[in-house]
Amino acid sequence: MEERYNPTSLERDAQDYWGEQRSFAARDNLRAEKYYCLSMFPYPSGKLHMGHVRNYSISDALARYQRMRGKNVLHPMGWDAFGLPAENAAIANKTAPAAWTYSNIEHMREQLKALGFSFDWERELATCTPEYYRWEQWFFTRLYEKGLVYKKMATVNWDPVDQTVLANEQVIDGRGWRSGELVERREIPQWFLRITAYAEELLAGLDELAGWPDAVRIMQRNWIGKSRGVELSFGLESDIAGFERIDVYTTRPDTLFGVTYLSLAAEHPISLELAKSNSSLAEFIDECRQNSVAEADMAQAEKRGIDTGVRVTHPLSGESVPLWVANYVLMDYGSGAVMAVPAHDERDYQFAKAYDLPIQVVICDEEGEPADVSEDAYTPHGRLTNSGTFDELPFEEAFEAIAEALSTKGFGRVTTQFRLRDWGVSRQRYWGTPIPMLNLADGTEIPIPADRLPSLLPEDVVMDGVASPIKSDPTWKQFDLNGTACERETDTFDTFVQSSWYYARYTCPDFADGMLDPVLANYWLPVDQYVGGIEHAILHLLYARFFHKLMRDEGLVTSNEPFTRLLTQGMVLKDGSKMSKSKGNTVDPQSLIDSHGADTVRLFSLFAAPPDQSLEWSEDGVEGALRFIKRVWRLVYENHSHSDSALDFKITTATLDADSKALRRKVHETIAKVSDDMERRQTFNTAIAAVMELCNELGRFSPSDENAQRVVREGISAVVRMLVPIIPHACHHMWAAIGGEGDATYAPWPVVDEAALVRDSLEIVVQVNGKVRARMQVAADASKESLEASALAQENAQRFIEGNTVRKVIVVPGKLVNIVVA
RNA sequence: GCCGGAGUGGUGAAAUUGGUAGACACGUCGGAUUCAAAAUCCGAUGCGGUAAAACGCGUGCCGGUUCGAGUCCGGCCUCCGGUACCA
Repeated sequence: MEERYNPTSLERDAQDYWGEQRSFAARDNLRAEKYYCLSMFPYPSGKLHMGHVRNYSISDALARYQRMRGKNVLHPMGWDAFGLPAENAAIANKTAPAAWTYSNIEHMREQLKALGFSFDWERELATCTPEYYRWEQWFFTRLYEKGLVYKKMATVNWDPVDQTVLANEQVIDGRGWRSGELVERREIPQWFLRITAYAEELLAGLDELAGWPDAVRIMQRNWIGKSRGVELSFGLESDIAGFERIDVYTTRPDTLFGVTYLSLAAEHPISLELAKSNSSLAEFIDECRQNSVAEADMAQAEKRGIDTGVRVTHPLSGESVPLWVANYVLMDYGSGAVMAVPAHDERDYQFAKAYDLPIQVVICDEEGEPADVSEDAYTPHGRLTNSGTFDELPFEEAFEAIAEALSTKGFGRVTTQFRLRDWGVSRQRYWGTPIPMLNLADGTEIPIPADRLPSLLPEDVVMDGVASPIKSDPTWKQFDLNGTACERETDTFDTFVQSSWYYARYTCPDFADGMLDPVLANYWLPVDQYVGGIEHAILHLLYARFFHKLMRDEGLVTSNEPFTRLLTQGMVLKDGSKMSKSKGNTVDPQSLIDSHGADTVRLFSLFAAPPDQSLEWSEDGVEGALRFIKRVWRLVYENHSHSDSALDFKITTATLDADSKALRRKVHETIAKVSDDMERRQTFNTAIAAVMELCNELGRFSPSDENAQRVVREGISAVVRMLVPIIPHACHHMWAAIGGEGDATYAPWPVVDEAALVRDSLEIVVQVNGKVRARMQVAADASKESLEASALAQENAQRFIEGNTVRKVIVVPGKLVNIVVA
């Protein structure tokens, strides 16, 4: 062991050793206890950023911890390689997206290796390779056969200048990011996966995901949005284009008598029909075409509408109410029409106020009076009023009675609805998995036969910034199906399709006979621990859960859920805002590795904040991390001796003096805390703080004899092993220096000696009326009565008791005594 | 807008089940070492108050429950994530 801590050379040595030994190769040994630790794979954008470093420092700490616990660990890495940025870079740099992507992968792989992450590189995969996406294509054709795939019209952002579909991100203030032209909504045919068929199971499954953060489960539950309501119809007073009635859905049938108008979506067939003979309506619908497709924009846009002049009949009261078209009603949601109850719905209230529509109160407040809606809508439940024979009924009874009345008249029924919509997977882009479908001359489509897969994406292309190369190439789409000429689909899959099953492919990345090797997939799956950004709480994690169930129903896996435990890491901030290129506040991990070493970067990113919260970048904090490693290094250097054993210290506990005994208690308390922090709590920041405390005590301690010196050696051995998951390079060398045998990667995690934890006395706080007034040292087994007596006897406690009466005394053993006086 | 999360010293944070607020670290100040500096080591460090104590105040804001609230409940404010074509 060198006296000087020199990260550059020692980290290279350790990495060379791991590479030669294949230290991180997962074994397909079906009898071993497995631990599958997965971090979300990166998009190969070019360079690693701090978010990646944080993500993989966390999963690496967990993977390495479990190896030391004796598990057969799978910790793979790969590339989410399809996506929009490659096309943009290709246009800007005049290179093909494939070439750009592969060269980024090369560079980022080297960066990950330089950080010493214990990935099993023998299982690396990239989603843009035919070996990967061919199985995705095959799976899609299977889903098609099962009726889980269908085609329908759906809205996209259309740039009228570039003649291209834009992602929501490419629309800035309603204009195309390149053309600057106002973007239009346009309806085009697209492929959908029937995720709604699994809505019930995706919802129910959340209850069993005990290893997921509550926040994620709640968000998914709300996203799926199961509700019980009533589907009912209002009669049109005159027949329009064959429509006699308008269907709406409501979760508040109790407010039915408060309906003062109906609103239709601009794209509703009735709206379009009426517009033919109503030029101001036609103009309004045209304006609505410039509304953003994004939900956040729509929900915050000014609510506008127009009276169609047509009237509809209330199904129970028989009253006639006006029919409006409004920009806040979504065609993709429910039936594209809503009943408006301004008195008891916030949005309808604002709309009614803006257009001077009547507001009819039908719910009573807590006092039993008709609710006051002079300022605001009244949305809580309450007894009914102004509702004919339903007056006085509370919510539940009113719900059932009104549903029953509608059902009797044939105007409605109770239904369950989901907010979740089917997953549109078509993208009008080049750099993605070609959708494996064929368009026939008669306008129908069929899947590409399995023996003709993969449908290969050409990689040597030129991007002109307008059309996708496979759309503009006249030959690519031509396909000969047993002598019948037909055309390939030129749309590609949403990149979320690739990221929905990559975790399963890691179990058998080279399997050529199918999507998954059933034996290996079912040995390794489900993933024991998944680690990734909180921004994926809904879409990615829901789609992956959906795909897992699809694969199960295809007979590929046997488990119901893909990820047993989930850790959602927070973002990396600098000066209070997210690190990003556009803000110019990025820190390059590479230059930090070069100047301070990988261990320092890893230590800082685990120590500076708990993993699920945002992490504030600090240059000084990085220096502090380096300083700590140097301190540990020196502590080990000053105490090491190759002749010692790193696991057997031969301490005679009976003859230890008080200080050595206290130090040994500290060692074992720390092992207990760090083990709990690593495994149950997953709070690496507090684990590291505890090791720092122990190091401070070990450094201060001067052993009085050889027996006491052994306690120090025991402590140092524990420190080195507890730090292996955090700073593996330094520990690789320190482990050898203290006489550790073999690869520190597989050194046994230290074990707590329960006997060392025993205390004979402890400090108890004495409070008077909840304020700390004294502290006392008491025997660990002191009775409640004796604690109370000694507390009352404390001089400073007496000062606050004097002149008052003791009302009661609360004794919390091991913690405090609270004397309540008045 | 809606759904979810966060807010604690000068800074990052800790307090695990309602029980000592501020562990650990950074920074700052003082000291040791040094010709000097860097590095390293030792000490102090929530704010007010005191010679030192005592003591008072203090976990975004307002209110509540409790012997006791950073933690639980109600109402706000600010920031962050998601909002279905960024990944």
